[in-house]
Amino acid sequence: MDFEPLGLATDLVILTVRDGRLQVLLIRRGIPPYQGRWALPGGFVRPDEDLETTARRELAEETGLSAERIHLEQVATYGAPDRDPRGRVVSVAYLALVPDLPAPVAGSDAASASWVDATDVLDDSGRLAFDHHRILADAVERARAKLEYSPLATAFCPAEFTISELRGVYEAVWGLPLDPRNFHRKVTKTPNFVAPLGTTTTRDGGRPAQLFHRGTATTLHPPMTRT
Amino acid sequence: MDFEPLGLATDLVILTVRDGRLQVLLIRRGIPPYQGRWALPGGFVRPDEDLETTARRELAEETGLSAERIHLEQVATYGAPDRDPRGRVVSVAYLALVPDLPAPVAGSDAASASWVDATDVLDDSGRLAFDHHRILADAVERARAKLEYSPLATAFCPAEFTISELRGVYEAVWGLPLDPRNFHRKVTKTPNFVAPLGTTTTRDGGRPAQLFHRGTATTLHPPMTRT
DNA sequence: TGACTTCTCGTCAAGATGACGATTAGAGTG
DNA sequence: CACTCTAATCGTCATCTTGACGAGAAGTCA
Repeated sequence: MDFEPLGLATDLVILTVRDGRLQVLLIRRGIPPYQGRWALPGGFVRPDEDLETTARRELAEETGLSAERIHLEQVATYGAPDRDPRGRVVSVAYLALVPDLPAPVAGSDAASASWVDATDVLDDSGRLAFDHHRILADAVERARAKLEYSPLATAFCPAEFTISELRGVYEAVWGLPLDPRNFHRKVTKTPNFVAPLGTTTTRDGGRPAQLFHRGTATTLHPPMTRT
Repeated sequence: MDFEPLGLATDLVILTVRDGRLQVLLIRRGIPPYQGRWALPGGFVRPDEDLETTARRELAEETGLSAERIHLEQVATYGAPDRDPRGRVVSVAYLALVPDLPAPVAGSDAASASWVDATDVLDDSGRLAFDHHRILADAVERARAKLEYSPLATAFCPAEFTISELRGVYEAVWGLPLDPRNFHRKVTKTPNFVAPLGTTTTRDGGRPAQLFHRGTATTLHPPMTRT
């Protein structure tokens, strides 16, 4: 079987919540095309390598994290014939959600990598190389939608978190404030969304807050409402 | 730039609702590999052809429909190195929803194509070639989920339809009965889900039913519940 | 001690849901 | 034509969920 010349790559939309804002990991491209421009981290799929394996490898390279526990999901595939000036390159986009990292992007081999406010990038459709603006927009929209009906927000949190830290994730991703009391009610009354640890922390100031970890639920019924 | 040898294909999950059941269009493979087995229709992406263009072309070839009005969306991409014995073939799966066709699969060039009950196929994980069982399962799950929060069900209906025909779509896709009165209330009270035409039909028997067409809504708030 | 912050529980009206009764308007039949 | 059958459509009602917001609890900080 002979095939047309074709490149297969994965691009990663790595999101985190820092300082109450949704941020995305971008790299500055060191080589043409789009040299010097910001882009999503990514790379070519190796022969005999599964797509998700490629994505996890890239994720580990960029974040320095052993990427096993990280939430990673496929978003979509982009294959417009002219999307890469080097030739036909089809890219499978993955969305990764990571907690606020203790070490800021250690071990990255990219020319320079940094966290950037996602909304800033989304507001400027010309900032990113290739069709990465579109990919980012699709991935962020996926994340926003999944917060509604899945416990995905916990993927942004460390293993132990408070209800208000979880609320901060929703507020950052959705970009709107939520009522702390109603949020607390919703989260704690949805079966298996979160599980209490019995311990408390005062790291958020104010009255000590209970610590929770992820529950076993996979979907939220009824969903969290984006109002 | 030189690339590893690699094939790029699209596979189509074409769904319809006939006789109150969710059905999928399958072809019987005329050539190896998996000769004689059932498979999803699909084909290789041509040079300089966009992924969705390929999918629409295949859709038109299989159904004989000018595929412009047909709902078509990308589901996921499958790229396990050993998923095709001919070599590395990455496949982008698309989901197409078509109304109950007047002409049954006219103009198909496949060896033989036919509508098969989706639940039957899903119950037998060895029926389909390649990883097509997995692709079908993912696509059907996507369709089931989207019925909850989008007006997608109208894509299974002709331009004009009654509320009970729409309910039939939900019941077929979800595989469970819905209360006709509550469904009627929900559909007609959700703004812009459907718009009345003012005319009626008796094609469903019983009291004449109002005819509706699609509304302008893109999401359902709150979603339709799968109970 | 007192101010301040945040957590957590409560209340209440409005809206949505699920269960189901009842009526309506046609087709089919003797 | 009356009678039956089917399905569409409207209504009722208890229950659940939401959104808005009051109020107390339990820490830290000066």
